[in-house]
Amino acid sequence: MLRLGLCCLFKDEAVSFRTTTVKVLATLPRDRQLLKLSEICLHNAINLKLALEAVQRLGIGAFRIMSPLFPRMTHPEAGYSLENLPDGEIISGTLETCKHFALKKQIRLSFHPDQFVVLSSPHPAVVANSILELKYQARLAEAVGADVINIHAGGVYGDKRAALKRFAEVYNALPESVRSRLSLENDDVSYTPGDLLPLCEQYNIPMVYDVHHHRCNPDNMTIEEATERAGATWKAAGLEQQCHISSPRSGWGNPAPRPHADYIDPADVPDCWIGRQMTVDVEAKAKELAVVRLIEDLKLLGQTSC
DNA sequence: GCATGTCAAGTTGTG
DNA sequence: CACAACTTGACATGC
Repeated sequence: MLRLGLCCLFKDEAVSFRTTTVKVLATLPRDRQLLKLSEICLHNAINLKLALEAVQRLGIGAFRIMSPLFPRMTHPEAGYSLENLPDGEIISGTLETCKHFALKKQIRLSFHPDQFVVLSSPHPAVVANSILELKYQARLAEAVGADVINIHAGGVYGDKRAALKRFAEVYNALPESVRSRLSLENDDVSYTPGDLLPLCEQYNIPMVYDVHHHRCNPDNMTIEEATERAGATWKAAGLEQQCHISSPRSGWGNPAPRPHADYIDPADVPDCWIGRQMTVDVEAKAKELAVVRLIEDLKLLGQTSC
């Protein structure tokens, strides 16, 4: 059975996440900074709980938590930890509540750090910052019970093989809290499933198969092959397989159809996914409305009971 | 009130 | 060579 997942935000539900910028924080003395950050983090923790309740009510089976749940936490100057915040204990307690709720309702949680996390970079400072960010997300993942932190392989720098070698070296040195959750996703410009699978198989890294990216950036593998081989990497890691789906905003023709559409065209869901036990994150601009509609569309086709 | 420009970070491809 | 695209907002500022 397919478990469909929502990514980060809602369109109609009364759930919101706040943020702030370094520029604004820098105008405040440290105690005022921490006060402001505390308010935002508490708001976001409470809204994470609201998000999980909404997800559960709508029959959605997974939720991707936005990376800046605690904004600027790893920034060199503005960074902080929950213990430093006036409401730190309430915030931690709220995360604990989220963890229990997600566990009880079987909502699968994941993180997807943004494009600044690049483990294959030739620049040591970039890699160091990326590791710091991953440790932060791993702490969060631990607190809320998320089993996946999904990233891309990064840049190519003119030599894919060398870049993947750098990735592997950094990967091996990651703390267990990160490594036990880290997954690798094929992207739309550089790394195809065929590029990543040998690495994933060798190092036991689960591969998130994004079928939209594969259609934009194909290799000699079929969708069926990629689904199966990616599935085996999850099985080896002892986790439920995770995939991504999205539909292009303006059809499949040229130029490259990268922007996401509001909803998913059910025809874009590969046949071989139907009835498969796995999580599929729905990347669509209409957010929860798109997930709910896809659940209904697949039910109408008699293809799933998610 | 409402419109607008800005926001930590990396990399690639386009114009 | 500069800039938008990536998950897009949300926010502070200025009218």
